[in-house]
Amino acid sequence: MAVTRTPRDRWIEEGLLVLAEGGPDAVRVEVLAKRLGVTKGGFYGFFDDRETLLRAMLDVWERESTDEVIARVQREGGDPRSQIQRAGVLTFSSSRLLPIDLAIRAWARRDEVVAERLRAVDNRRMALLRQMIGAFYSDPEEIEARALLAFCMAIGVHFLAADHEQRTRSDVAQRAVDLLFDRAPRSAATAE
Amino acid sequence: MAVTRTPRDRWIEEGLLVLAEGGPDAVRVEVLAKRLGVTKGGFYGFFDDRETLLRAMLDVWERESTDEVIARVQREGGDPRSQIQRAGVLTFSSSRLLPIDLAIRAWARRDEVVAERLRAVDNRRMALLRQMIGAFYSDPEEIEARALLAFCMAIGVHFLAADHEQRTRSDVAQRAVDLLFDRAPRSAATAE
DNA sequence: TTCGTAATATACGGTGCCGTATATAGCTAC
DNA sequence: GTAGCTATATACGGCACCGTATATTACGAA
Repeated sequence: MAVTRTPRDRWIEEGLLVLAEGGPDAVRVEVLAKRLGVTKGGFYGFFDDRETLLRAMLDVWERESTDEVIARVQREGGDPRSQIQRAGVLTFSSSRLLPIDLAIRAWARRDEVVAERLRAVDNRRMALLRQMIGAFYSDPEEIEARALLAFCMAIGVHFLAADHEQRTRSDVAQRAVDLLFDRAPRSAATAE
Repeated sequence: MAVTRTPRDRWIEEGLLVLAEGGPDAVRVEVLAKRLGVTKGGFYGFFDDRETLLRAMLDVWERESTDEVIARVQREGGDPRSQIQRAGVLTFSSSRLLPIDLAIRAWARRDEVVAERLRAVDNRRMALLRQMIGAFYSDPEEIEARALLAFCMAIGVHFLAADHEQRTRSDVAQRAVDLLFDRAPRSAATAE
């Protein structure tokens, strides 16, 4: 039995990279092959066609974005609040997952199947967010509204190109988070 | 002199439509021609190449998103507060401009030139937003933070797929806006 | 009506990508 | 070592799109 030089996972991995860089239309079998330093010869042993790869990429993204984040957070322990906080960091500060996530959001706007899968993932995240915010607020409507604001903020900043005059984006964002959770205007980042 | 059946503007217009539907990679000369019911024969009389069309599309989008919104708002008059509010509505509730805007945001993440043009547009919008929010708050840092939250919210909701259990997205969003501007939890939509 | 010309159609060669068919080469088990 | 298997390379036909070159057509002027 000959050895597998470029296993299925490598194709998926490279596909996710290209997706993040150039969107779904940039994910081309022959492009991936060239990036991997092989020809597309082996590709069709693992995947029926390009569409199959795209679906497999979504599978991996979904698993990494939900189960793996949750598993890792639970493994590392801590109180519920800090666990949920860590889940947010793992999702929205990951230099690996974030660009993929944003690309998939744009993709979902023009592909119903992708939209459906994003909805499943976002619903799980939203549930975590609700839980976290529920630790500070009691009115369910208020919890939902703050969760929406927080989620929109986490996504929106990456699609927003505006400057903030003399301030930096991260300063303004920090202040926005403080507002969002009724904290004092951050002299020291009220550790909680 | 023969008459122009498909003038430059029609190509740009159709290009913007396709951009909104399928992203920049979907904007193909021959595709536009087919949609317009002509061949690409005339296209190269107006544009050097596909890149030139894309730039022209951005020109039109930029003008419509800024100058034309501002001109129209000023023409229709009213107090400054309602003028700025109307600018927001024209921009973020336009079934024409909004999908184009969102497509360009996604595009900007992978094209530096597009990002630069979006930055110019977003900065003008941010200036309006600051002005509006400045009518209610005095601390410049707070104004900036609330403006960022509001802008992120306006964009983010369209890239977010989560549901809200028994509530509707627009109810939650309304409540979020109320929170954002310290209003009472909306019994009747406090006209302002 | 006819002519000139501009707008568009048609035709072309080139490229990049798809998916398939076939050849090659390198493990592995014997 | 060698036979057999399998991952990959190579080769192929097809399609969609690019940009160019050339033919056609229809308007508007004379």
